[in-house]
Amino acid sequence: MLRMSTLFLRTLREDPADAEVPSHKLLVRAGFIRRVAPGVFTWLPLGYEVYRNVESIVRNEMNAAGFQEVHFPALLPREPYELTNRWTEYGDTLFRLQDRKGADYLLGPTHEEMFTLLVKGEYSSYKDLPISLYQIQSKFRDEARPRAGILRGREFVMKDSYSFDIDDAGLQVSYEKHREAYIATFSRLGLKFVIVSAMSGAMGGSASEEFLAPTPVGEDTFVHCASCGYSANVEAVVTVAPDRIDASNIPAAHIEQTPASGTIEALVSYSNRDFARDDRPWTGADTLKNIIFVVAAPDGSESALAIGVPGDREIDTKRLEALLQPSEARIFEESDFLKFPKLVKGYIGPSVLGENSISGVRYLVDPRVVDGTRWITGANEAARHFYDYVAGRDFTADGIIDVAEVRAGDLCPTCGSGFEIERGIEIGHIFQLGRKYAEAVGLKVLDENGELITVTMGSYGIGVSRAVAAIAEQSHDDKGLIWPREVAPADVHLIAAGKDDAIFIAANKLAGELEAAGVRVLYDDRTTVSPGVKFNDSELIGIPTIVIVGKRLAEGFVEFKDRRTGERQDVALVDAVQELKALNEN
RNA sequence: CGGGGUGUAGCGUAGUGGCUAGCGCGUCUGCUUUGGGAGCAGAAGAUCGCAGGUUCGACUCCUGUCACCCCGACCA
Repeated sequence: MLRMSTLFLRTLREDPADAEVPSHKLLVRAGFIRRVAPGVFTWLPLGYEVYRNVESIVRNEMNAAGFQEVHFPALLPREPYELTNRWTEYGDTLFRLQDRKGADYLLGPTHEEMFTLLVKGEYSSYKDLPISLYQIQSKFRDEARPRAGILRGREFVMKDSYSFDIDDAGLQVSYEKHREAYIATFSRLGLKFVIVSAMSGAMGGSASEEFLAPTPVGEDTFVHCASCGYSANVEAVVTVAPDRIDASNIPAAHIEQTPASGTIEALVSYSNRDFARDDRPWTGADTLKNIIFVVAAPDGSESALAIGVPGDREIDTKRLEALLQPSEARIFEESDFLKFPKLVKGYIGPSVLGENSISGVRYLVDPRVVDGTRWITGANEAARHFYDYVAGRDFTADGIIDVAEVRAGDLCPTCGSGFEIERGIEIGHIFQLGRKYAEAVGLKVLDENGELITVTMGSYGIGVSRAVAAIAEQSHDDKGLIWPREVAPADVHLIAAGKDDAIFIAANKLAGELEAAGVRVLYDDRTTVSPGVKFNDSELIGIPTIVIVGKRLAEGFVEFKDRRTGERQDVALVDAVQELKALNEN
């Protein structure tokens, strides 16, 4: 039993100045967490209670799925991360340190290498597989910008699992098992979530899905189709390419003077005035905008890449980076243009783009640029544009690249209706890693023919500490937190409201009986604060059921209040234990 | 790393060169109070982020520096 009179707790009446999002404000105000350093937090007793509940649900579901728990150190030597090149590739995000001898260490940001090496050290036969191992561990990432309290810290707790299989079919099975376990876990945590297809990101590999908890403060943007249920991270959305168009009736391409056409808007309004089309007005979507990037490969080599998108859309750099991984892209600067005299900034057009063109710059276009589409696009001379420049007839790109910004109303690749755009917190991520890490560390086993085969892996993460914040984010009101029963710091928040000895005697007795009945109780036994303070604290803390022993005690009643709905009802004191026990069993 | 902002008591804040740095919350003492963050009386608590400079005088102006927050680029 937690007693408020002695509990290490100080609730705050005002929001902390450095908090922006509701979960951060409320977790601090309710005395669940305190900041120690940017992105680094201490769990206070109530917060730690919630954290442990979340952790034990996660552990419980992992065990139920047949995965086995191990525990690696957070402090790791450099060498394993050299094998996979991540000592370098992780860059500044890695917390590095040295021991007294000057040997390099790191604080683990994730543990693929360690798990892979562990299995390599113990197992060497196909008969040992499949196996899935997991740990619940603090991870350290020196994020460029930690934010939103515990939602994105530099030290955070993650449950990470890894599956080891001898072939792709096995990996598929392991992946599905984790997927099921994740669904069970997040459901029990009381989180609303969607599963979206995702890019595999820096980890390499193929199939990948994210579990996102929808909330306005989420850092991930995803699309959702209300009619067929398709969901995808914006990075992974597949743009629907229109059908090819018969271009035989389109006039021949011609170059026109287009003064003051530095922006798409100016170009469109100018075009409608002086070069109106026969059927309808020109729009930004009729212009083909060509943006040049410098793509830097991990080995440092650079190359130019031209991307053509409809003029009414920007290039989504997140989508671009995701596609180019592990290379990085930056937009052309003045100094880059000097190296490519054929490229006239602001008037770049397909006629000088492409691997076989005079510029030699690789040219990729948006999927909407199908054969027969008719464009206004740069003529590679200042203040000049091509009109009726038709894809497939007047130019051909080197390929397709799907990196234009995604918008609400864009077409769902599955059913063709318009989809919506929402934000979510990434609470879990599962993906089929494949053999990347197994190859890097040499994890092979003998198959039934006595041949060495490389193991194939899956990798699966749950942000455990983040889940606490995600729950808070999804479940609160203007008065405070509202915890789902299974993660709440207690089942019942018992308040002794009044000053009569009789009230405290009855409340003490009830608290004891509840505890004996296995109901977790937070008992506000403070004699020095007024009932109003206790009520406000109980709403801020967010335990699902509030029981008040107060003015109706004389008639033999206590009051039950549901934190979420605010509903109150009087219950006979003699029935209280039984009823509260029953609440727990639902 | 780019852009913006802020550093004053445990928390939230006021203070445009001039007296002893002010207020609310919280804390402590005493009395009163107990169904919606109580009242009265008193008290403790601040090297005004740090360093340097200008000035008779700096929380206030200048320079530098550090830290933190927010928006972007990157991630459970």
